Amino acid sequence: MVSAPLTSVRSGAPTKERLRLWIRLLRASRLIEAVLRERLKARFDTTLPRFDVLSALDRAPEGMAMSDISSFLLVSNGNVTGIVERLVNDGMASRSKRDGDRRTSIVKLTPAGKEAFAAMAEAHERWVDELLAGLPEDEARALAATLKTFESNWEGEA
Amino acid sequence: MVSAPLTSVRSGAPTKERLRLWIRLLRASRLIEAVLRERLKARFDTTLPRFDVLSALDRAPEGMAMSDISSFLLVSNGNVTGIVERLVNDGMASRSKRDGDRRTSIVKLTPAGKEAFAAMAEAHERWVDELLAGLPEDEARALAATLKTFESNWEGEA
DNA sequence: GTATGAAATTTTAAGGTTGAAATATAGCAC
DNA sequence: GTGCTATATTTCAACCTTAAAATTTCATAC
Repeated sequence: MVSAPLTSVRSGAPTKERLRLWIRLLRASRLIEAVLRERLKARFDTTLPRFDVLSALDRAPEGMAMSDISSFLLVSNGNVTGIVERLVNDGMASRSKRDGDRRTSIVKLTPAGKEAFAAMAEAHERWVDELLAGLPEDEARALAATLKTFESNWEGEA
Repeated sequence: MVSAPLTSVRSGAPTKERLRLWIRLLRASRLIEAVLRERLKARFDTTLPRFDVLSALDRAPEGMAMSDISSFLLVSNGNVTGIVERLVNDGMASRSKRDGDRRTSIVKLTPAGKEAFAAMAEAHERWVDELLAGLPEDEARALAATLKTFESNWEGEA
């Protein structure tokens, strides 16, 4: 191993290094998001938030409560209300009350929603694959592992 | 070197690996952004987009055109119009016309804006440092390098 | 069963965001 | 100088987003 630089004896990287990392992480996310948003609009006439909600619902055949959706997607409750409303209007999702608790809405994909999402998901996966094509396998793997560690460290803390 | 896995002879990681990487990148960004947004609101009564614009202006003592700001921050032109307007109303920034081209607005920080930003930037840097504290220095460095490569590969392509 | 408090969701106000249309200025061909 | 095209910005409609207040329903203590 290499000896620690004189400028820092505390744990981890010096401050500037972490700030730089955060800025690059943010810029990379925004670049990718911008491309995905544009293509979802152009080819499927939809938005990234709607895609995200469809994606969450697709993993839950029995449906999800509104609050499950918002916590899974890391967005606010009120936010989900509007997006789901538009998905329901578009015939992509359905809402129903859970037996025994009239507070809870259960949101599910409709057959049309499942079908539409399948097509989007296939394209989305291809686009991401293409956008990240420049990353060598080992770097991709290392990055993913680091980010996973990061996220589990922060579970529930934000 | 390790021999290539049978499932992929093409460059880089297999599809699923990249998709997973993207999802983790996005979730990490959102988690960090949520914390920063909340703290900026609580301690400085401001927002992340305003902080971003102040940050861009702070690097350009001679001021920036609206379009410079939007391309630097990777957001749309119309977006910047509104944010700058609020910053001007708050006394943080000033707008003037450039000699010889009445189309171009030059936006600068006011002394109050400079001062306010200095305090925010100091806190922001501390917060980021704290949020990323779990990352060992070598991983932070490697990650930053990977992301930098990624961004330069995509210059102007989005 | 009544009050009290907790839980799930919606509503509201303010702001952020985009893409496209509109406006205004500049520069150039002629 | 007139007209054409490009550039810089703003405006607009639609949507996304949050935090906080309001609403509805449930659960529990009494």
